[in-house]
Amino acid sequence: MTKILQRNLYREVADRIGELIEHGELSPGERISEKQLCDRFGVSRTPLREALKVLATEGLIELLPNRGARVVRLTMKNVKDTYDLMAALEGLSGELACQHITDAEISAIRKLHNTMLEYYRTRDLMPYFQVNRQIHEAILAASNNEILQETYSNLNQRIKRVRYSKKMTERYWSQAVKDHENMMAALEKRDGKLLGQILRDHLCNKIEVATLAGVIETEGDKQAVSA
Amino acid sequence: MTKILQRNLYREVADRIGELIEHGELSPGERISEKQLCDRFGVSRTPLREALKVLATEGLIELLPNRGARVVRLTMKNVKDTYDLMAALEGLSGELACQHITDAEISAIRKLHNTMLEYYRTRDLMPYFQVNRQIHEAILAASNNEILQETYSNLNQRIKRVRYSKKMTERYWSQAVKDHENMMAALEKRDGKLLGQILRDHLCNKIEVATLAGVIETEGDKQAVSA
DNA sequence: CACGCGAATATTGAATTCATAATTACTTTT
DNA sequence: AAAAGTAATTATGAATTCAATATTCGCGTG
Repeated sequence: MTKILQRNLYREVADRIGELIEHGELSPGERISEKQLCDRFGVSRTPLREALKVLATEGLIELLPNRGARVVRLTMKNVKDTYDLMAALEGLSGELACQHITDAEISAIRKLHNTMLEYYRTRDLMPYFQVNRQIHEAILAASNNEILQETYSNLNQRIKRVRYSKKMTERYWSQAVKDHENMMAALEKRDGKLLGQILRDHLCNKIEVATLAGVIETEGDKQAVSA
Repeated sequence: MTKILQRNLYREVADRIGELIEHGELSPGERISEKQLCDRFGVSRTPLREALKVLATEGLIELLPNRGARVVRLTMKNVKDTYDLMAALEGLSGELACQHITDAEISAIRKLHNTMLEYYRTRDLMPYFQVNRQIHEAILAASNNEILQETYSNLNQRIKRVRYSKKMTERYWSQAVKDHENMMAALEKRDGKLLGQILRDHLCNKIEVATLAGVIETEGDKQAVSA
């Protein structure tokens, strides 16, 4: 059931540019020089420009007519709005997952859950995040709704670059773990309404927004653009 | 606050092709000939191919490597999944709208609502749909979440071509109107939770799905593609 | 007559070229 | 010397050209 991934040059280039943005090698607001990237990737302008257009529709960059491309500048509101949306999508994924999920899938998630608890016990932040992420992805996958997954993935792409730079206060963290306990319970009861509600309210989102204040648009003001 | 709409050639072409798909002048599964469209629009292949790439990322067409483009074939599941998603987004829009909406905006929606009731009384289907749509769009706009609106709009694009061909049974219709009464009440109380819930459950979505059975993929099998 | 092979044709993928708009540098004027 | 206007340069937008991959058609063979 794995999709045939088409490897067009433009798609390759788009992904590479996406990585550059994610890793901060292209700063928000920074002008993207076509020639420079052509040299870097060793391709002509045609596939590169196609990639830019695709990235623009994906919301990672913006195209100014006759004036080139710029990495989208994430504002606080921007990110918050995206989180609100993603929370709603996760809520839906929970509801749907309960309708479709198999016992095997549930026990796989239970295993992840237990692993995560262990990382919480030892306060091992990075692996905790990793497994946490896997749990949410597993639920999303169990929703059996491709367009939902696709949409979620796109939104995640947009904010990736600011998403993995957060700190956890003990208080928030313990609450997040409690949320996950409730999630597991709801999932094992296949109570979609409840799981959806928990996921929508899951404070992971709110935490992240709260701790983002410092990350957004303070660096990389090389090319200030008055909106 | 109106955005500067950039009129690049590729964007223009993409919109035009989108219209062709919406109006059924390009059938689902039908192969899209680059040359043919170039002649039709009077542009060279460069902007046309850029447009195709954009439309592919927007989910309207699919690109087969070295084998051209095809209009995406909407399956029943496909459409149902999209409706599920849109319902969730509308739910969110309701919650957010209640937080931000002004009295003026509410009374504007109230006006639309009353107009709609009038069309219901006279069983005037098309104008009813029109105003109905305006109401939902007004709530969406009041959500004050651009990415939400953008995402919703994209999903709507994908299923537009099958969306406006539905019949209303009296029973469904009266229920839909009742839903709208409850929506107005929740909105005027600014009860976000409630409005969100109503919008998520609003049977408009379910009706549409139910009545779509006949529309999906029965015609236009000119170029059957075995998935 | 069906099937398979191979040349001819057409179509897509990508690079190059040409045209046009924006930016920069320079000159001129006040 | 500062500002404005103009020429030179650079970058973007779009068409054309070249290359590689499919598709079609005709032929021969079983």
